[in-house]
Amino acid sequence: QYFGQYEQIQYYNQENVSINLHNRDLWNQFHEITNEMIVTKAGRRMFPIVSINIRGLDPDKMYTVELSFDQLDSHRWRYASCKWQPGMKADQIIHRSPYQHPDSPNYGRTWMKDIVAFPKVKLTNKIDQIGTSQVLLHSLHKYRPRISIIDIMSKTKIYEISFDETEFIAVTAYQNEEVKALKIRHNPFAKAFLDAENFKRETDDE
Amino acid sequence: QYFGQYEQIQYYNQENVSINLHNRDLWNQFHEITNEMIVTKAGRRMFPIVSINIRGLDPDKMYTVELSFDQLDSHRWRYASCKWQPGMKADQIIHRSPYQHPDSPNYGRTWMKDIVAFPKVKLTNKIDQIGTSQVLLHSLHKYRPRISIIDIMSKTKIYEISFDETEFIAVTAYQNEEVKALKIRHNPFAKAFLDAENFKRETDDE
DNA sequence: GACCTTCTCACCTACGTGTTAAGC
DNA sequence: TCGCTTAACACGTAGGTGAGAAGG
Repeated sequence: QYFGQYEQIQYYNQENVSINLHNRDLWNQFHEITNEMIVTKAGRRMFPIVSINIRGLDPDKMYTVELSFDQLDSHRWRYASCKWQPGMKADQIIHRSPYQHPDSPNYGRTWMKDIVAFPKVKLTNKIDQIGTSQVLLHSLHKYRPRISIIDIMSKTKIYEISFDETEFIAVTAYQNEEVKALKIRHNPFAKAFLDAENFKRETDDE
Repeated sequence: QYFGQYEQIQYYNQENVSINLHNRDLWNQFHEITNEMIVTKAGRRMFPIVSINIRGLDPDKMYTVELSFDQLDSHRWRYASCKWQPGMKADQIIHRSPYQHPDSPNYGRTWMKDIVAFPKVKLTNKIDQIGTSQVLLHSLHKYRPRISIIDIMSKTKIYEISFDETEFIAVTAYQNEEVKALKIRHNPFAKAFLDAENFKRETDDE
């Protein structure tokens, strides 16, 4: 059980492994205004997508790459007066098995060949709808995704990392209009709302 | 290089492995009238989908499951007088690396848990468009898919099987109207043509 | 002409978005 | 009322079909 602020984490780094976050600029835009991620009963994808470069693995060894979500503090958060504010005591921390990247397990060679992305992980707030792609989170709590690499022969975690930029608050509906606008502007699946959003920006500018 | 008729094959069966074909009734309907599969430049999916049950693997060992395509004879086939007939000498046999199931490599436990299906393998007739999901075939030649299981530790093939029902002739356009009708009736992606097909059946019945 | 291949198209499946109104 | 959650919806992305015309 972990609480409090932390920087990037690196454990057991016996193999000079390094992980690099992609789309760092985009993640930063969301982070600056406090990112929000929708959670639903059926599960909702994350946007931006967590995607990384991995280096320094043994090409011939096999690894599993996992995504888990650290609850960052002991507060339930509320959006009031156009700001996210820490509120009452948090719900109990959820301990569930992490989301395994669907290509797991696989060779170091394969993981290092291309970008490793997690587009299909789904965030849910209902315990009764957990499939292999669903991750259970509490709404209105703050989380940060953590990427772990496991050596499947020794069954040990050889590397972990977590990026400040990927921090977010789980919500059932967006609270901050700026977050909503950024999602619409960059997520191709939200293109249906792009015209309305652009029109709103223009009239706001006047 | 293999020619001639054969029954189901089982090699190296040290682990009492068995593979069971799904949708056997549907495959048989196509086989009875000689099945055809479309090949295109970009690659076309197979229908029906090759899907199987696997039993008898070591749950904790890791395996790769592959699909390859045996050219069944030395003829180029032609559809004339409403029948497929063996024609002139075949094109040169293609030797390429098999299509690996996208879940490969994985634990015996994982392979045995659910149906293992190959919905995404794509048949192509152009060598310049080969990706990891494409398989190169000669149009108007007869093929039968072969499923292989490889123990990745010993790097040996521990089991192979091939089903008569899954035999087909590669084509760039359907030749037999009955094959076309069966595909439309059972493939959900062809539902757009179902009404026209049903109308044709009714008028043919009169 | 006969046979085979290629390309564009309308029409589907499948599902990822925020919107909105209703529910609690 | 207020704050939060849910479900139906319209509108996208992404891509799998055979039809039919054009090309070789």
